[in-house]
Amino acid sequence: MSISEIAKHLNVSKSTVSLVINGKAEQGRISQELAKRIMDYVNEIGYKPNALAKSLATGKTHTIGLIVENIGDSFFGPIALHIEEYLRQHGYYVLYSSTLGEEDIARNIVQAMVDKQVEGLILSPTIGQEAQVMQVLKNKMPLVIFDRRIPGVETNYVGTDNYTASKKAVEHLFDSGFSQIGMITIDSQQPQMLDRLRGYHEIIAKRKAKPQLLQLSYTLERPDRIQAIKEFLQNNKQLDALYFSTNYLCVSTLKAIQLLPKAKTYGMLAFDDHELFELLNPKISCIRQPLEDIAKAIVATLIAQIKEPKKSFTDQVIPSDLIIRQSSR
Amino acid sequence: MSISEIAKHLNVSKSTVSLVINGKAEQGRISQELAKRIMDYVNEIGYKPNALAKSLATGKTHTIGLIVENIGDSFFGPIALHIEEYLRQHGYYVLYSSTLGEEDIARNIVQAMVDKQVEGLILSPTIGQEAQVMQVLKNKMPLVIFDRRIPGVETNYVGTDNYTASKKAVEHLFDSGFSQIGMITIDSQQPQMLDRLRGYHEIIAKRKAKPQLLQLSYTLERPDRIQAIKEFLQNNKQLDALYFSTNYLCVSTLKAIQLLPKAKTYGMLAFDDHELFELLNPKISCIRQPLEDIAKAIVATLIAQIKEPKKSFTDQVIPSDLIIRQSSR
DNA sequence: TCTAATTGCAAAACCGGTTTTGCAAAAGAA
DNA sequence: TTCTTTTGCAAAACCGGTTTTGCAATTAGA
Repeated sequence: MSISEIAKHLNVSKSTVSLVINGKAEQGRISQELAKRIMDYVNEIGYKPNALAKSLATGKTHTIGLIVENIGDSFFGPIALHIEEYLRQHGYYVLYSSTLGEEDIARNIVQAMVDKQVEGLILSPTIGQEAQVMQVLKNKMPLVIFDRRIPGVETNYVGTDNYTASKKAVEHLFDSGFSQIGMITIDSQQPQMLDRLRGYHEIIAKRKAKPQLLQLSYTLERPDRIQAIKEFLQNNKQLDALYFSTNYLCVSTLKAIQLLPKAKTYGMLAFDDHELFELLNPKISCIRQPLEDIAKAIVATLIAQIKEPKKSFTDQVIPSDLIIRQSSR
Repeated sequence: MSISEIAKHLNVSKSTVSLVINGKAEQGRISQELAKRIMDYVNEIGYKPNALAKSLATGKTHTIGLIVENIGDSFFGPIALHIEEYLRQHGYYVLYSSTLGEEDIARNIVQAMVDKQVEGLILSPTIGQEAQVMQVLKNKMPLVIFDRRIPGVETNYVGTDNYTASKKAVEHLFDSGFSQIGMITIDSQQPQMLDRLRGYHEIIAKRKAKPQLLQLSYTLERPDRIQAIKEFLQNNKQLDALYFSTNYLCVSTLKAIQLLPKAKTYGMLAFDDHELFELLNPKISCIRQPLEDIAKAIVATLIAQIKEPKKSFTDQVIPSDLIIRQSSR
């Protein structure tokens, strides 16, 4: 049922129907009786306007694009939930996609969302999206980047201080009495990963220790990852503590440790919390990013920019907490 | 840049531009040279058509609505990822929302997605959506319900056999030597929950045991839930095994057990797997729904219905595996 | 050489709305 | 009573595309 059909049925013009439906009867000088007659019929047949046509006419889609690396992930999933809730409070819907860290998927998705006239974008970018993001910015599309920056591109950004948090984490392991502290990370060139790595190296150097690093390919399947970690542990028996750049690397390592011929306990600390960390024995400490605060900051920044296209960008670094769970040995 | 502006710039009609851009130069009998001239200019300025206008004209949005209970959840998150991947392979985008199990949110979301002309809906419904879903069906919108059925409404459905799986699970606990088997669940009227409960009662009766049930409100915050479970355990010291209708109830219980004044080990078995179950000591068995298979079936069903509006619905019950992790005591 | 068919594109209609403009009839002012 | 406002709504233009139709110019056919 279209507005034209309604108009025809009631023998009025569609402009009249449109005005009445949108509560602009007054301003369109439509008489009360006619307005009532129209509303009655509209309610009777349960008419709902075609949102596409409406968006085309008004230029408003009430939709925000949300692009994360992996919606099934224990970091992005919950953050997506919070973002969605805050956006809903502002009357926006979410068009989402996962990039799986792949450049071409990411680019296609951004393009598709821009084409679909989203009113803003929330993006956790991959490597190689610089040019596209600059293009998006040039077109004045409201945009917030989160979790990782795009080096050399100035945008709104919300994330945590990976470098500082990483330093605190490694310091804590030293302070807990460990001395042979290895780091397990992925060989990604993403800034947040590089920052975490830099923090590790810095403290290792400060304590005059030797860096012991396992860098795994992001594309490695889980079983291969576990195998690689297992070998790393077996070839580096001197290790007494491990620092992980992500929580899932820690989970994989726990699995790898199970597979070791003889059990061994490590001091462990991971970037990003995980439900299981407090349920293990010994518990596992972590750096916890305040997901709700991050989501709130992202949405607030985006809405602000939509309402009033800004001249300058905001760069918000939300501190993470070091959650200390295990006692020093 | 619109297609009209391009046409004006090149002194041609916009119909010509449209035909060329969409590779219909042949069928529109546009000369090669003109087609090339148009394509060159289009590429030069990097024109991308407005997807809204295109959708309005063609009636195709290439968008599917995905409505889950909670995208941050360890069941819905990963399943959403898989659904998204399969849909991408078919050229569809995803508009998603979480209902948080709330009726009015769910209804608004479905309405919004229908208004936005999604080409199909994938829905994990809440209680009270019957009428709306029937309305959606009457409008011939392709639809797949998953995880839980809507009693009395015939639709496409993909889910697991909650009743049978539940029976197998409780049987397994008995067979492992436990005799005082409690069940912890939420007091939801959702069919999948009722089926799980029914399976428990059936086996308990068959073994001539006494049902021992804790039904928690879905709206309970996590700390309160943990507290309630703790009290339940303290008031029912005879319990030696626990069966959980969802994995997060098991996780909450693990937390509650930590808080008990003196440690106790239970036989435990949960509906839905969780990363941590195989990392604990003792490990926790579970019923594992095959997420990828479920996602694949959902998408296949939906695509089939889009391509060829069916007369009849398919009801697919995908068996779950009982993953036995702990050894019998 | 005259008519018929084909070529090449412009123009128009349409998708389903919103918003501005215009105009006849009624009401008010002089 | 005549001119000016105001009222109440229809008509038209627009959003940015797609697709069908129509028509002049060229080519082919006889």
